[in-house]
Amino acid sequence: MVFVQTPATNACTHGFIKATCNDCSLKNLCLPIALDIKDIDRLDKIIQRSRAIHIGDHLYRSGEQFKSIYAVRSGSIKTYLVDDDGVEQVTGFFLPGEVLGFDGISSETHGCNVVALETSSVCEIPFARIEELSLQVSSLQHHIFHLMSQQIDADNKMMLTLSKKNAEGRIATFLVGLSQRFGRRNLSPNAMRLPMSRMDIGNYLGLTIETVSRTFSRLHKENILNVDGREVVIKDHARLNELSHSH
Amino acid sequence: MVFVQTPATNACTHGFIKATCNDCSLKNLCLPIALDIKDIDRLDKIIQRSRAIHIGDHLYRSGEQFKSIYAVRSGSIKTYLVDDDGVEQVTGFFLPGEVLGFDGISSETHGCNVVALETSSVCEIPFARIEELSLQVSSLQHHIFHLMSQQIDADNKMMLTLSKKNAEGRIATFLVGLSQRFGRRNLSPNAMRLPMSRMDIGNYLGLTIETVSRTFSRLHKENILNVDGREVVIKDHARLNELSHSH
DNA sequence: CCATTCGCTTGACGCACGTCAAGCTGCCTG
DNA sequence: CAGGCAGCTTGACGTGCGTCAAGCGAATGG
Repeated sequence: MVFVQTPATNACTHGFIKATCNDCSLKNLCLPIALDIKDIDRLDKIIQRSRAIHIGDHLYRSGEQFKSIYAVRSGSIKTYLVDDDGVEQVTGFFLPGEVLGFDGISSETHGCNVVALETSSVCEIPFARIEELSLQVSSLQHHIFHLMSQQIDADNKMMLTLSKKNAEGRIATFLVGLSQRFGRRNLSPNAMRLPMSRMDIGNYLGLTIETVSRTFSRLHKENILNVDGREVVIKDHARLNELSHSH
Repeated sequence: MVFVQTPATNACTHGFIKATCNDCSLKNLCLPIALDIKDIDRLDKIIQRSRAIHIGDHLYRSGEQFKSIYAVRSGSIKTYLVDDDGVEQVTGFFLPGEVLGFDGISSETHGCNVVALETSSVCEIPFARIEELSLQVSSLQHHIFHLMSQQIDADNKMMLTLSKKNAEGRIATFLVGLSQRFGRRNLSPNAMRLPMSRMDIGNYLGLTIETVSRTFSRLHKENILNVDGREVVIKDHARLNELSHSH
């Protein structure tokens, strides 16, 4: 995305990071291809170097004033919203190279909560500055539209998953999606360490923790996965893909 | 929205409509408050006067090239996506003054299908022109961000509904939301004619048609609603609100 | 005009997943 | 090292909603 500035490998070493977007190993994921070097430099200037955040730390909370969007540089991030009566819904997981925070532009106030699943670092960009720069750099404006549209598409797909698929289909869809995102970062799409707990997965997918656990166990027994706690190896992508359409 | 041009009352009389955004009875819903008259005129110029569309007509289909976004002027519109294996998911209903079509900016190709639930008319705006004009009119750019963010917020709420609520909670949430949207248009928030079938409601909410029907009947028996086919009267808003949080 | 279809309702039944409960492992702390 | 807790797994059981089926009223069409 627009906002990644530094190789993920040295992102957590200290609070403030000097590297530029141009140096960042994630730039192909999060930088608009169309943006030329001159414009990347202008972008660099408005990015606020953010501190590393630790597991359980909130980037922002529902009700706080909307100010910035964030690109994940390293680690992983969870977004969730809380209903009037305290019911929580995990609305997404964000991995390095992905951008979050597009909720709440409309109300000037964040509608969801954002918390680190592990020690992570992010690039923060004040949205007001993005808007200014977007007026001058059309490819940046287009890129923001692009990112928001991607979020909408992803949310719509999630609605289908929640509305139409059974437990097996939801878990399979979730794993296939994660696998693709790992692949995009040039990590193995087969062997993954899940950054989130069973509880988070269940909450996200509208299932109880027990059903998540049982489904993982079943997929393991059927030799589609190897599961050892948060370590997951996909042994049969074809079968998993089939299952992701079940029910 | 940005694109509404004409009073809903005379929107369906013939194919092309002359009125401007300024004349439109819906402009307070869909025009950015901040946009001044001069800019509204510039906006008017890029809006393509769209023909009325009839029940079952598609505005666009999944796979077609992304070109425009649309504001509903009169009638009502349904969006839905179709999975690889033909499973359909209704992803939203759009009423006069609401804007749709933000899917597919990212892939240049529409990801969902859009169909009229009744005779309707829309304002079509070529997105490329919006992007151009947005570079010059910052309030317009902000407004597009605003609209897309609203869509993301709505989708996230929908995920919570699908993931956490039982049949009664989903139906109640759905009705409360519709009621608010009717109210915003200065229609009665109590007496509504639903533009969509039980089938559409069920598909949208992840329920079967039978469960939708049974739930309506139960709410009727409990004197929370009057239901007669698509005519719904909300008799007890407080109870309906409570129920919208159930499970 | 009858026949057909469509949209909806209602009932009987079964199953997938939630609930409740027990236990296991690994980690933290004193 | 013991004790406690958090995260996860597994089993037994119950239930909300899906499935199947029948029927009804209104719209459509030959």
